[in-house]
Amino acid sequence: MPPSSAPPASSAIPMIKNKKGKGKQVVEIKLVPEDQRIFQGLHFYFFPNSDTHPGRRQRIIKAIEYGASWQDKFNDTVTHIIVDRDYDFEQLLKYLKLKELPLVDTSTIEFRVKGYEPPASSATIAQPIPSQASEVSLQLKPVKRKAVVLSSQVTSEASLNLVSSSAASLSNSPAPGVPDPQQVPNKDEDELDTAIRQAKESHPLASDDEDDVEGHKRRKTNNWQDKFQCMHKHTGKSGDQGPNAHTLVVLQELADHYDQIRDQWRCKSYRQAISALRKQTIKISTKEAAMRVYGIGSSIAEKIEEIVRTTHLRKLDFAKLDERQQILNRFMKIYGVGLHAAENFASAGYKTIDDLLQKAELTDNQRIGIDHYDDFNSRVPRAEVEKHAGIVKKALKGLDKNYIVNTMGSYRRGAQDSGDIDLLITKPGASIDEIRTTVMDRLVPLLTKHKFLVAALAQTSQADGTKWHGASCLPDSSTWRRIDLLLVPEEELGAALLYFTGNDIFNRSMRLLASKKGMRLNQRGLYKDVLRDYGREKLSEGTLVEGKDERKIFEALDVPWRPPEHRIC
DNA sequence: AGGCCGTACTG
DNA sequence: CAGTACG
DNA sequence: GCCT
Repeated sequence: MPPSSAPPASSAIPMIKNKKGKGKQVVEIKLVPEDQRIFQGLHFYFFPNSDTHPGRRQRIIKAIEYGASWQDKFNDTVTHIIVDRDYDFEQLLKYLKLKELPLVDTSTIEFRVKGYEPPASSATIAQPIPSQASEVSLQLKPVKRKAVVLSSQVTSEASLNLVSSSAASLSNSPAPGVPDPQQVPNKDEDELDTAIRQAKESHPLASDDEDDVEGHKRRKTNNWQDKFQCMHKHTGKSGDQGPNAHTLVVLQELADHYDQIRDQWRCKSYRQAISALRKQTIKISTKEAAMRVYGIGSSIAEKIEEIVRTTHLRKLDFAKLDERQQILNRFMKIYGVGLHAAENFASAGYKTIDDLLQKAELTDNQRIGIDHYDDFNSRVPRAEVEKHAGIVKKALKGLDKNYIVNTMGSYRRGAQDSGDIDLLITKPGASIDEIRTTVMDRLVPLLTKHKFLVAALAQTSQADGTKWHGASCLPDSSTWRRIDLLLVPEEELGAALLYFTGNDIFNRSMRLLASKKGMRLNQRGLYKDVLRDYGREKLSEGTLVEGKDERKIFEALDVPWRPPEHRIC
């Protein structure tokens, strides 16, 4: 099932608003050309973190123009903190309610925040600014330092930087009382300007300085790992209103088209490109500009240019008219009918759902899929998801009050409506056998008797089976809904939460990342030391790294924690 | 040129 | 086994 | 389709 189209979740990046003005005017932020976005991928947190002060406001705008994101809350993704001159290090810590900030790079004194004393041991001040420094001063170590290193493939973490900024307001001249920059080529620039200039002079963001300073290893983020979608926050929103909104809509149609056609790789590429384009803060209108975005290649880049020029895509118009395609499309929306079956039906000359019902040989599941074609292809409002979940929960608690039911899928990601109802069932301390027995032998029969569960589409038969797929129907309704139960022992809860929350792209990204690290991620846990065959059939299952705690799986993979609503890729 | 997630149920 | 499905 |  294609991922539910993005529920709105609030972006952590606040809006730059016009001072007063009526309506929702937004200041025009003109991003610098892409190759000059020296802050691309960095997340700034200002202190104070509002744009009410004109000087700070200017700095925030400038930071964004150079590619930074402005975080409205201090969180794990923040890479740099920019502190106003009026505040010192202690005030910052107090406000953030932190004992300390894990500084990563304290070697550059230009921008050191007042009141910060570097540890005595690491007296590495002498270095002005390394020529290749693309980041600014006082780097911080990751916040969650406790992360146990569970895998042998230790990688790096995002570095946090702490930057002092001038509150010199509009004049842009440095205020007194700050350590003199060792070199200030231009008196009219404040610290941020300086940082921008110095970063510009240096090489782009790619510089990989693994310098050891007195035996202290220092790392910056893993560039290769950054390319995984799971490393980035996705709310799935901001496409409806962003500068590329229309292009995104058309590309999404193409992605859907390839999805329906079951051209999984093209579909994947389009979704990848869409995700990348959605994050762009400026309108992409030429092939050249599009090509520079990671995830967009020449083919899609050409299409982007065509979409912008002509407002639509000829290829898509054509595809929409293709009759056979429409038929396949129609058939594949039947539960239990994939490309293969759809092609067979179409080749047999069937054109409508009714044709199938009357003439085709159908499996039991396909028949159910047809009988409830409209039901299964309509969205379930969030409130109704809760009703279905409530019924299951109540019935299960009646059998054993220790059971826990979690509503998963797009519901957990905050969606306002879902394609189906996903319920995770567990009981602390119970074995999977006990849970399976209770659910399969007691809960399902009970709810079936009460006419809540109305069809079984796929139910576990294996000894280690853990799922039940079927349909449910509310007492006062005639609409059948797809409902999935996942049975989980407590030890696997974290991995199951991860899997069952999705979305699918996010899961695949996490799993691919795991495999690149010699590990394996599935709905039961994260495993390491997986031996793979040449054709990478796995020879050993690997040893369990983590299964119980969702957060620890992120940590073990060195992926910053993302709440469910940020897993919409 | 070859990878692109890893698993579980159906028939 | 291939096909379909789940996130 | 895109990326290595």
